[in-house]
Amino acid sequence: MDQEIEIIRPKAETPDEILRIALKLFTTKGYFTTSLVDIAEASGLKNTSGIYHHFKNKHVMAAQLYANIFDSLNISIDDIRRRNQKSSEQLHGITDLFFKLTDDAPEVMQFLLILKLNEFLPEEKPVMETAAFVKIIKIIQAGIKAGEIRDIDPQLVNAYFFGVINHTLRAVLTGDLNKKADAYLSQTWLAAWNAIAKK
Amino acid sequence: MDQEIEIIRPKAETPDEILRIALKLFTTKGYFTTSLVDIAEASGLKNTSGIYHHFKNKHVMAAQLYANIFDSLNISIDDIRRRNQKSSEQLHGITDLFFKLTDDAPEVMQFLLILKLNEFLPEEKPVMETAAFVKIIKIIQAGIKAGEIRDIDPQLVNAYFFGVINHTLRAVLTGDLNKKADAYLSQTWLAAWNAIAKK
DNA sequence: GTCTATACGCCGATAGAC
DNA sequence: GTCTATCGGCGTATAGAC
Repeated sequence: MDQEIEIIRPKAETPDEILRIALKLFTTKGYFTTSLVDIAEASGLKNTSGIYHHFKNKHVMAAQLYANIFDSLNISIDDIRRRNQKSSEQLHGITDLFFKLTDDAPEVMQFLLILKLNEFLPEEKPVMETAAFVKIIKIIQAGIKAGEIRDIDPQLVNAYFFGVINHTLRAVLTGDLNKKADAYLSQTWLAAWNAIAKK
Repeated sequence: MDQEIEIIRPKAETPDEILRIALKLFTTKGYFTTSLVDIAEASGLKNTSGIYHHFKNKHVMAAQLYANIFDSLNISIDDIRRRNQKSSEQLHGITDLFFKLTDDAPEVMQFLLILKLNEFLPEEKPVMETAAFVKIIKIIQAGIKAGEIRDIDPQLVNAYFFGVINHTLRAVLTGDLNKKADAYLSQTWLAAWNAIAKK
């Protein structure tokens, strides 16, 4: 049986690992304040050259992170829509996902909620035009049609619902709220849903 | 003979005007993607040298904007607290202020809501520790004590209330909502207040 | 595919004439 | 206090040895 050898200072050899490290730095320090030297060092490399073997340039790294994160979010939302019928259930599923991501992959939620993406990825679609978020608006429209959700501008519904959800998660990510996101899940879901539910 | 072309752009001669232009650029393009050359050009100057006569460096410009904006917000909140007794009235006053600022001084709200301040002003207090926002938490605590607001973590109340308010204003600022903020004021206040009011 | 070394451009910042 | 001119440094990116 082959035994896996633990390396004490693990080199980030695969592109995926380097990308993960870059995401971490982008979300904590910011894109522009993170140099390729920072990424190289954090990856256990002595230079930036190694990075250029995997990625054409710094900007491409960010674009790949953008694609990965929004693609996987899109897939998750497809999955949630398939498994649930009612808009309320689908939104609940998305809420669960966001809270889980905040605890398990905070960098991903930082990327989605806090980074000013159009500053360093001006050519990418604004968040609300991505497939994932277009589907969220569709869920809201269906909920309005079905009489579950108040009949107001879907974008306004979105602002109320995800205003509550995202601002809470943001507070967890910044430390203003000091428990795990999961501790606030049920009451926050209720607050968000009540803000948009037809009484 | 070449025709003399009148340059329309008025010269920004006072420090305040230059600072206003810098704010505009920082909020639209981003701090790091705005060069001093950009600021100089937008101010009708031929070089960056003129800017250095008024400000020690680029960073100081941002720091001054930070100070101005949070100071004046703090003063406004003092004023609102003085004029109103109940927490609900005080929060309503702050809501009015935020909506008004969004329509009348969108750069200021962009600065407050959208910019990632700690990326280029790491030495300044995080938003929630500024005098203005500490006072908002105090208002919330008073509202809980008075029985107006649900008895949960004040930071959570803050997340629910300003989640609704800020996310709505953010949508106005990005164009996802296409009317003036004022058009959404009354219903958004209700949604935000209902999310935290004791029933 | 990781290293050394280096090129190169942009931008922040300064000096000094007027 | 605005201009011309220029400097220095950082950060991205490349060339080429091993």
